[in-house]
Order: sequence, then C-alpha cells, then structure tokens
Amino acid sequence: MPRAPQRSETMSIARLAKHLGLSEGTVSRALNNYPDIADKTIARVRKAADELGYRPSTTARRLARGVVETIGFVLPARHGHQIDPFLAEILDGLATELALSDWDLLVAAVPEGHDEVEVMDRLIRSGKVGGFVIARTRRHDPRIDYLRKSHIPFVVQGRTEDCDDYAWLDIDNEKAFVDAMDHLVGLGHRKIAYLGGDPDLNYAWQRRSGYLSAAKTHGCDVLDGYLHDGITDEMAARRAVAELLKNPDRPTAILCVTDAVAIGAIHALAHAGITVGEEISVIGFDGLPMGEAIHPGLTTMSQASYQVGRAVGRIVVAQANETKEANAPASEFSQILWEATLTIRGSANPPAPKLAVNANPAPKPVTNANPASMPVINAKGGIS
Amino acid sequence: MPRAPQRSETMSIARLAKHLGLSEGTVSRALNNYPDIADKTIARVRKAADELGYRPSTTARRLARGVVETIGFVLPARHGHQIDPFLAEILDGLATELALSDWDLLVAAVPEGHDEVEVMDRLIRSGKVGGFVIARTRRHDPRIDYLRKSHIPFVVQGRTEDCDDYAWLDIDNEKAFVDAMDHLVGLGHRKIAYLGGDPDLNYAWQRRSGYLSAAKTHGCDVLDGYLHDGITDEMAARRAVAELLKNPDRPTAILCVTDAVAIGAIHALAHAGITVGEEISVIGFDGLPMGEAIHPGLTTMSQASYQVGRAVGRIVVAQANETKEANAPASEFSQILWEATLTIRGSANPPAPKLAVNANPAPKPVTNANPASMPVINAKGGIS
DNA sequence: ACTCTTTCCGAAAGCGGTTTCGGAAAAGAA
DNA sequence: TTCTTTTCCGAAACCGCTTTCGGAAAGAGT
Repeated sequence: MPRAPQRSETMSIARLAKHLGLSEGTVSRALNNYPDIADKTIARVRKAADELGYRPSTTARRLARGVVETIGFVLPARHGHQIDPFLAEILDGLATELALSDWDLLVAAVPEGHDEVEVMDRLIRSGKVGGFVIARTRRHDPRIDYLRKSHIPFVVQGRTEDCDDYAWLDIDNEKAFVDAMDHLVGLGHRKIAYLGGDPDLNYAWQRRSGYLSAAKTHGCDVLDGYLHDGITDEMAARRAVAELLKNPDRPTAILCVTDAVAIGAIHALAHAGITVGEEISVIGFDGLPMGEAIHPGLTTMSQASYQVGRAVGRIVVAQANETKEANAPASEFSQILWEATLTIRGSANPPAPKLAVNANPAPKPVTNANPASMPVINAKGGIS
Repeated sequence: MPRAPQRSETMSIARLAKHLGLSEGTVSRALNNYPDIADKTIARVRKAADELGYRPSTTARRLARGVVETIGFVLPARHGHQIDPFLAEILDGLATELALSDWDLLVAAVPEGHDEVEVMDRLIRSGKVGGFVIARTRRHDPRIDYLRKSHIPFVVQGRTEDCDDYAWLDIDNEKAFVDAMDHLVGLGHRKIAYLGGDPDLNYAWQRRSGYLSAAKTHGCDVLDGYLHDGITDEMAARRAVAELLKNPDRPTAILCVTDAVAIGAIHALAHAGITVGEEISVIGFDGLPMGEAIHPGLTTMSQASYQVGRAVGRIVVAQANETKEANAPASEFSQILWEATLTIRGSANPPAPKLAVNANPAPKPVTNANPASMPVINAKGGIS
C-alpha cells in the first residue's frame, strides 16, 4: 500500500477533529459557520482551533472549493531603468486593500525572452491566480485582448482605446493636461512646447491629446518643433530641450508628460543657464516627492497613486465575488475616472517680460501649495 | 452521493489521460520525467500536453507534494510616507530571480491594527508560503525571532545584532560610512556632523557606528550638537540643520544616513542661503536617481538594490531546496556583505577657506561620476 | 521452448480540506 | 406516550495531482 510522503507535523483538521472527538466534516462546517451546527459546538471548535493555532491549509481549501483568492500583478519588464515609483505605490495600495479582503497578491516578473501575456497565461493555466490587475496600458494592449478571452476577472489601471467591455480606473489624463494648459495660459503663456512620452502608452497619448486640444482652444499655435514624442529618459529630455532652445521662436513654457521628463528638462535648462520658473516655465505630471526636492519646486499634476492601487484592489475583489455568485462573467464593469490636481510650486510662473530690463517683476511666484486634497469623480461604478 | 461543485472546464490530468488512453499516474510520471516511463511515451504525453495547453494545477500539486514554492514578502507598514524606493527595487529583483526558478512571490501588506509577525504567522500557518524574505531589519528584530522558531527557510536583507544563525545579505554600512568619512577628511574636512536615522533600524545604527569610529580614527572631534539621531523625514532634517547652523563651531560637512535626509538637509541649507558644495558639503547614502536631479548633484554611497533583490532571491530558493533535500533545517547559512560605492557629485568638496575673501577658489568641484560600477564582496556563501 | 530479468504501465492510496446526504437523537405536538 | 419535526452530526465522495507497489508484457539467456 502506498505511503504518503512524510510531512512535517502541522496541525490539520484531522488532528483537530480527533482532539475534539468530532468528525472532520463537522469541524469544517463549524469553522465555516454552517447553520446546521449547534452554536455551542461552533464555539467549542473555534476555541480549540484558536488554542491549537489551527489554520486551514489554503492549498487544500482551494482544491476543494475550486477557487483561488489570489490576484496577479505582472511587473512590466524593466527597461533598465529603475522601477516606476507610480507602480510601486499602486502595488502598495493594492496589497493593503487585498489584505483587508483576505486575498493574496502574487507579483510576477517577466523573465528575459518571454512576454507578459505568456506569464499571465501560465499563471492562469496553472491556477495560481483568480484575477488580475494590470497597469501601464498601451493604446492597444495585447494583455487586455488576452484577458478578455480568459473569463477571469481583471481590472485595469488605465485604459485602452476600446475600453467599454472591461473594468478600469484611470486618471483623466486628457483633462489634466488641458488643466495644465489652462494654468499656463492663465499665467500669460502662449508659446508652449510639449515633451511627450511613448505615444503607444495610452496615458502618454491622452496627455498629448490634452495638450493639443487645449492649444487649439486657446489659439496657441503648436509651432514647428514644439511637439516632441518619445521622450522616455533624461537624455532624450536634454536633447529635446536643446532643440527647443535653438528654436527661433523659443517657447516660454514646456509641458512635460511626466515628472521624470520635467526634471530632465529642468536639468537641461539649468545647464544652459536658463532660470526655470522665470525665463521658462515647466510643468510635469505625477506629483513625485522628487518634485519637491528640486529647485525650483516642480509645478505638476498630482495623482494619488496609492489610492488608485487601493481602489483597483477593491474593484477586482468585488468583481471576482460577483462572478462567483452569478457563476458567470460580469456584464457590468465599474469604469472610474479620477482627476489629477494641480500642485503649484515654483517652476511655472508668468512669462518673463519681453524687455530684458527687469523693471516690473512678475507677481511673486507661489512656492508651495497643498498637494494633499484629491477630488474624485465617480463615473459609473459604485466605488468611491 | 455528494456532487463536487461545478467547475469550469479546465484541462485536467484526467482529461489528458483519457485523451491519451493512459492512466493518470502514467501521465503524471511522464510529465515529471520518471525513469520508468518509455521515452516515446514521454514524448507522446508531452506533445499532447502542449497541444492541449495543459498545465498541472499548482494547487493540487502542492497538496500532493506537500511543498509550497512561494516566498513571502511583507511590506513594512507605510508610515504615511511613500514606499521606500530601495524596497521597490529589491522587490523587483526578487521577483525576477524567483521567476527564473519558477517560484512565486507573495506580497502582503500589514492591515491596520496588526503587526508583521502576525501576518507572517498567518501566511505560514495557512500554508501560503514556503519561505520568507525580510528587509529593513531592526537592531533586534522580532520577525527574526519568530522565523528562527518557525523552521521555514528565510533570508534577511540586512542583519540584526546577533546574526550568525541565519542567512543574510547586507550592505557594509559601517564601512560605507567610514569610506564616506575618509572621503570628507581627504577633502580637508575636520568638522563633520552627522544626521542619523532611527537608531533602532540596524542600518542606521551601523552607519552611525561607521561615522563615529572614523571620526575617532581621524581625530575629528564629534563636537557638541554634531550628532543627530532620529532624522526620518524632511522636517526633522530641516530642524537639525537649523541647529547645526547655530552651532558656534559650525561644521563644514554633513554626513547623512540616507539620500532622503541629505536632500532635506540640502534644502534647508539652500533656504538658509548657504551654498551646498562650497560653504558646506553634504553626503548621503542610497544612490537614488533623485540625487542626480538636484543641484548640486548629491555625493552619495550607492547600493545596487535591484541586485540585492536578485541575490536574496537566489539565496532563499537555494536554501529552501537544501532544506527539502536534507529534510532538515539548514545548518550553514550564506552570509554576504556587499560594499557600497562612492558616487561623487557636486555636493561634497573641499571646505571653503577660512577667510571670507574668495581669493583662491577651491579646486574645481567634480560634477558627476560614473555610478554604475559595483564591486562585490562575497563573504562566505557561494553566491556571487 | 522455458525460465529469469527488465521495461513499462495501471491501480490505488493519499494530500487536507469541503459539501452533500442521510439518519440518530432531541424536541415538539397530539 | 407516540408520532413528527427539528436539530445536529457522521459518512463518504470528491478536488487534481503524486507516488508507491505490483504485475503483465517483452526481451534475454540457455
């Protein structure tokens, strides 16, 4: 007769049952609050379980119940850079939210030579996860194509171009950049350049659109050489700034797709001997703490990434539960849009007067504003 | 007769076996390369498994094998601040390394009102993890006390005071701060102050020790008011700097326990109208990208956090495998010390000459150095 | 042709839980 | 007291995979 592999003497339901003089089934039902177990029995079982430090093996439970209360998160392959702080925050929020619902968070990296969809597929097929959260969406994202077919609950931080048949939570990037433009125009700027990111990434595309549409609204021409795409690192930012400075119609303000790019730009400007916040204004996006550390402080559109993570966690668990109850894929999806808020620091101010004589200085630049407040728009879903 | 809960029609070994006209046992052994299965059968099974997209359920496999190839990582409760970038990097490295060994990474947060040990205990008792990685060690760390008793493989990023009976990988913080002091002294500084962190955290303590011992070696008196502990945020850094500036024996250099503190200090100095890198030098520790973004660039001791994460991942998997083979807790532990490297930027230079007249300026400050190189010391373990 | 090995696969017992079903004991009704 | 209901618990069948064991078929030796 086959013998099971020797296993460390951990507390099992069998031992607990024997200890109590009950059957395993009864113990299990007691611990799961079945109505057909006497209250005092439940109490007795609970007590013993507590005392003996018993926790049901999630492995066995999963096998028996056929559900996996784990959501997966695949880290984007690092482009050599360090991990995106925005992602780290999301992860943190996600983890805390899942902890509250007693779900687990499985974080996976993409090994060299594989792609994200492959990794996700393995995770699903091997039954390691029961849901997904994905971030950093591309305008058209293969991961979402895959997940749509997989019948597994998932929530997207960000959107794709066609985004009506899945759950997402996004920052209103377009509006944020319209707001940023409004701010600059309000300060008196007309010649505003844009340093954009990889236009395949949806957020970059949306921000770009915001810039362009606001420029149109305000009648600010996007002059030749004002629009740069594909600025993904400091070096690219420097090169772009160099070009802008050579432009016969030098812009008075630069709007940047991210804080990282903005900081690169500020750097480049400083090297060129240009006083940021006076001769040229700069605005970023993210609200990274770094923006506070530099001089002048970076005026930026802040997003509450940790809260984004938490919300996304709540949504994915909710969706998984619905799916389970209805025993069918969800048909309604919560789709939520949050606004970014303008954090005003020193890097954006009214344009310098044309005349070199600094006779009447511009209104005193604001130095710091409260970055904490975070108005929230709940588009559809019931989740705040 | 009881009926199992309806389950989505996923490919199981039973279906695969039926499809092949083989028994489940045979299929299982074929897929696991048992020697008693004919080669051509193995090939046949493999092929069918591939074609049908079969992946064994890790849940069932875990239950049968009694091993959990998942390591847990508990995020330190956020003190309201954003997540430590150093940790994010470690996590990234850890995830990639685990992916290579086909292990999983379970990231858990600590819900309000609970502590880390509690969370770890639940993870172990419920069989969710088969190993742990912990970071941000305190001088005396309850997590390690707990893990020592738990007979579960674990690796520590950092150390505690008594650290000879478990595996760890640490940066040589003490030496790093001795090096930093050497550098400052080499530049001509004698009056060097120190802004330290929470001395309960082991790294902070070690760095503090490095500072003190180097000060002694070089005969730099640690004057009254030069040593500040518990500087954990920007505000504290500002206050400490304010005090230092009031000191009748104003220091010519400030050594800071982290880059974050250093940046706070630089800020405070700038506000006080003091030129960092000329009137006062500042050195940090971490090598955060932020240090490059500010002006002047932050001279700092860099650590390769991503690589730390990878190494720690390799170690924990290795240890888990040994434990499994030997069927006993490990008796030898890899204990590895890495060195931080000095990254020279503009914030630390020779002290300004005593006379206020800036007749003969100090040697031209270095602006930037290559932060990439990372010498590594392998203390004991076989892992590079 | 007849043992003696080898080679290769099927049978079956777990792993540690959950859930359905049936039935004994206790409680309520007549 | 006896017949119904309820209340409460035990028995047993899974969940999907692994692993031991035994034995049939095939190959080897003489």
